[in-house]
Amino acid sequence: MSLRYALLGIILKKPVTGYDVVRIFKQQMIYFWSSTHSQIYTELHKMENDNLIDHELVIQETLPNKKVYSLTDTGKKDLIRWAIEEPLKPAKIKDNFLIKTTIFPFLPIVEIDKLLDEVIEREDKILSMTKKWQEHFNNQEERDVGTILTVEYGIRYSEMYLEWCKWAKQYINEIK
Amino acid sequence: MSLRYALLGIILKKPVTGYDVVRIFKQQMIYFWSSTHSQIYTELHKMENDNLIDHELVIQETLPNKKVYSLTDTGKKDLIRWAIEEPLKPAKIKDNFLIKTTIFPFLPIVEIDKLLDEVIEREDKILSMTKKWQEHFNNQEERDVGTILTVEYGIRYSEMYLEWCKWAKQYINEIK
DNA sequence: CTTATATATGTCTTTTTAGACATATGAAAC
DNA sequence: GTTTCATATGTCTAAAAAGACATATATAAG
Repeated sequence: MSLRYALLGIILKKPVTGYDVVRIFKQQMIYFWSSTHSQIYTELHKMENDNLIDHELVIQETLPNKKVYSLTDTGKKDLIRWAIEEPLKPAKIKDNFLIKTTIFPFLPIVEIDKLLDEVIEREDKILSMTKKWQEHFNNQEERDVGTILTVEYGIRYSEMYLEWCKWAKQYINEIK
Repeated sequence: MSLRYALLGIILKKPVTGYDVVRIFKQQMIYFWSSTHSQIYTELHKMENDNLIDHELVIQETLPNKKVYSLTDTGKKDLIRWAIEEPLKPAKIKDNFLIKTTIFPFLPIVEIDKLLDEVIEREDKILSMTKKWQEHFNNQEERDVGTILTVEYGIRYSEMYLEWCKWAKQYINEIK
């Protein structure tokens, strides 16, 4: 149910197409909410059905037509209500690498190092992409406070993850 | 599908009841995988059906009978195979507080402070519980390396979260 | 005495989610 | 010329998950 409020939050800032919503979501929200384009398109339909958003069809000559979504008054009110009234829930995480970590004592050291190196490489990439995005974002005239906060979160999360990986690697190799 | 390998990892270390699996899961894996007791019981049935685990029924006089699960050879092989061969996937997160963060500019400052304080209180509790568990765990004779690594992860995650919250609070109040 | 917590195990229904399948054009790279 | 990437929007099915409902006893706390 929270996904719809993530999407409302995106559309609130400026009217955008479903395609834009997907793009913005993947760039800015992937650090703290996971979803796919199929779910986002479906959710947009439901939101329109619930009168939280509406769209204006923009006919394009060369490229496919597009729907530009905006919040309705109901949508805006519901978003603010949700943010203030809806109870906070602890984050839900699904991290299959950390499950593997729990059985490290039963794996050959070579495989452990391979897993850790793979994760370090992956997180390094994510971190540098996030930093690039932050830099790009900082060079804009109008900087949205929500984005400043969540991008910083994304960077801190990746940095924590990387530091833990490096600590784990050292720890594993010390105890041999 | 990864849940079953989390559960196999728990049972691998020593034979336990479904009830124990739930308890151990909530204490040790909640930092990186979310699930409920209903899903865990259901998954245990499926795993037994797939011949990854089997159980011995222990009749108790006063308390209800219990099923003590162990890994089969198939289960053990499949767990190790999964850990080494199954591709790593980036963590999936669902954090409804961070969605609220994205629309902070549209909320009254009082509400923002309230939200941040609530999260700080919650994370403080989680962190101190995790630290208590780590301390208790460190006083045991046989310390499992998998647990050492993941508990450390849990602590670092909560610490990162708390530091970000405090930074966010200061940032918000600086820009007024 | 009554309530809460721990032990112990499940089912059922609805919602959410993942991931494959599906289509169509423009532009750029090779 | 052909492949790949970006634009643009969806459907469908199966699996996973959430959360309510369900039962029963022991023990400890108030």
